[in-house]
Amino acid sequence: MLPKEAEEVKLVVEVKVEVVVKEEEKVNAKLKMKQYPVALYLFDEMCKWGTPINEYTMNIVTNCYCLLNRVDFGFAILGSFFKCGYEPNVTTFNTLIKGLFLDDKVIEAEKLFKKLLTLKLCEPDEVTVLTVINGLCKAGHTLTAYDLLGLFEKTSFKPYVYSYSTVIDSLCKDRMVDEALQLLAKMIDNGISPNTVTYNSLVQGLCNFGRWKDAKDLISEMVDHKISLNAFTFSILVDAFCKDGMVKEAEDVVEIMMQRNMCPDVVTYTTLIDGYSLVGQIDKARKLLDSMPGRGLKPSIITYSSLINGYCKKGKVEEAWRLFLVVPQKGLDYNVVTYTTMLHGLFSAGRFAEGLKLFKDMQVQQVIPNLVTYNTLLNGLNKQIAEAFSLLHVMEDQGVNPNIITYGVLIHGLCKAGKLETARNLFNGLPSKGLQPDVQI
DNA sequence: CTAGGGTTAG
Repeated sequence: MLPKEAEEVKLVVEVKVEVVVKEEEKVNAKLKMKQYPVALYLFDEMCKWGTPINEYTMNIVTNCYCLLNRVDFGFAILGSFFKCGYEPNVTTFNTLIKGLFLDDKVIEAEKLFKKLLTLKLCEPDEVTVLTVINGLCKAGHTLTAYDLLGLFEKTSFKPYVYSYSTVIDSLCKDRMVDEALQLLAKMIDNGISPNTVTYNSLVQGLCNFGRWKDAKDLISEMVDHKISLNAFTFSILVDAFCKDGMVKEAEDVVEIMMQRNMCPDVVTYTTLIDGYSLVGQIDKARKLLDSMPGRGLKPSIITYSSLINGYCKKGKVEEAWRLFLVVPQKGLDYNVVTYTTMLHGLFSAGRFAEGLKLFKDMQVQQVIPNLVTYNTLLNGLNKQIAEAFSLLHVMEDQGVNPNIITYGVLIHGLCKAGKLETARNLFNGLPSKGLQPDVQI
C-alpha cells in the first residue's frame, strides 16, 4: 500500500539528513521542523495499514529527530518499533544516546547506557563506546570519560584510537597534560596505535604550557614511530611560537613545511597573520594576506579579523575599517569576533558614535554578542554609569556571565566618574560573586 | 543491499 506515502517519508528523511549535519545549519533545520509531524503521521499510518516498515527506516527517523535536538520524539519512535514487531537494536540505542548528549541530557544519556548493560537491552559495540566517551568529553565531563575508558579497557569491547584521542584532547584542554601523556603511554601498552591526531592534541597541550622541550621530544617520537606530521601539526607550532612572541621561529616552521613539500593552508597563513598582527608587524601581515589568492588560498573571515585587529592595535583604524568593508565584497559574513574587534578599534580611537552604530548593525545582522563584546561595549560607555549598569543587566538576561574583566571595566568607569564609594562597594562584593580581583585598585 | 560514530589547528 501507499508506495507514494512511503516515498514521501523517505524524501522527508533524506531532506533532514542533508539539512541537519552542521551546527550553523541548526536554524535552517528548525525551519523545516514543521515536516516532522507529517513524517510521524505517515509512519503511524503505515503501521496501522500494516505496511512493512523496516528497522533501518525507523532508525533513520530516530536519528533525524535526535539531530534536531528532539530526542523525545526519538524515544516516541521507540514505541513504533514494538508496534511494528521489531526490537530496537544497538544502532537505535547508540542513536538515542547521542541524541541525549546533543540535548545536553548528560545524566540521562549515562542512565540509558547503564540500562543497556544492566538490562542487556542490546550488546554495546565500539560505536556505543565512542558515543558515550565523546558525549561525556564534549559535555565537559572529562574525568568521567577518563574513568569509563579505564573500565572499558578491562572488558571485551575495547576502546580504540578515536576514544583515546578524544579523552587525551579533553585532558589537554582541561590542563591535565601529564595525565594525557600517561594515557598515551597506556594506550600504546594496550596495543592501540596513536595516530597523528592523538599526537597533535598533545603537542598543542604541551605548547600551551610552554613545555617546548617536551613538545619537541613528542615530535621526535612521532617521527620515530613513522607517524606523519600534517598541516594541523604545523599550524599548532606556528600558533604556539607566535603566541610566545617568537615570530621568526613561526616563519621557520612554515619554511620547513614547504621544504617538505607540504602546502601551508588557509589556517597556517591565518595563524601567521595573527602572529604578525599581535607583534605589530602589520605590513608583513598584509603582504601575506595579499599573497594568498596567488597561492590558490581564499582568506577566511578569521584571516580578515586577525588583520583588522592588527591595524587597530597599530592605531590604524581607518585602514582597519577599509578592510572591514572589503569583507562582504569577498562573499564572507562578519562573525562576532570581526564585529567585536572593529568595535574595540573604533572605541579606542574615541569614535564612540560609530562604534554604537556598528553594534546596532551587528544586532540587525543577528550576530549574537559574547562576553568579549559586552566587555568592549562597557569599556566604550566609559563614564555613562547608568547605561553601563543597564548593559550589565542585558548581558545577564542573555545568559552571559560577567567575568572579572567586566567588573574591572565597571569599577574603572565608576572611579573616572568620581563615584568612588560605589566603586569600592562593587569591588568588595566581588568575592561573593566567586570572582577574585586580579589587580589592586 | 539499506541505519548509528569519528578525535586535532586559525
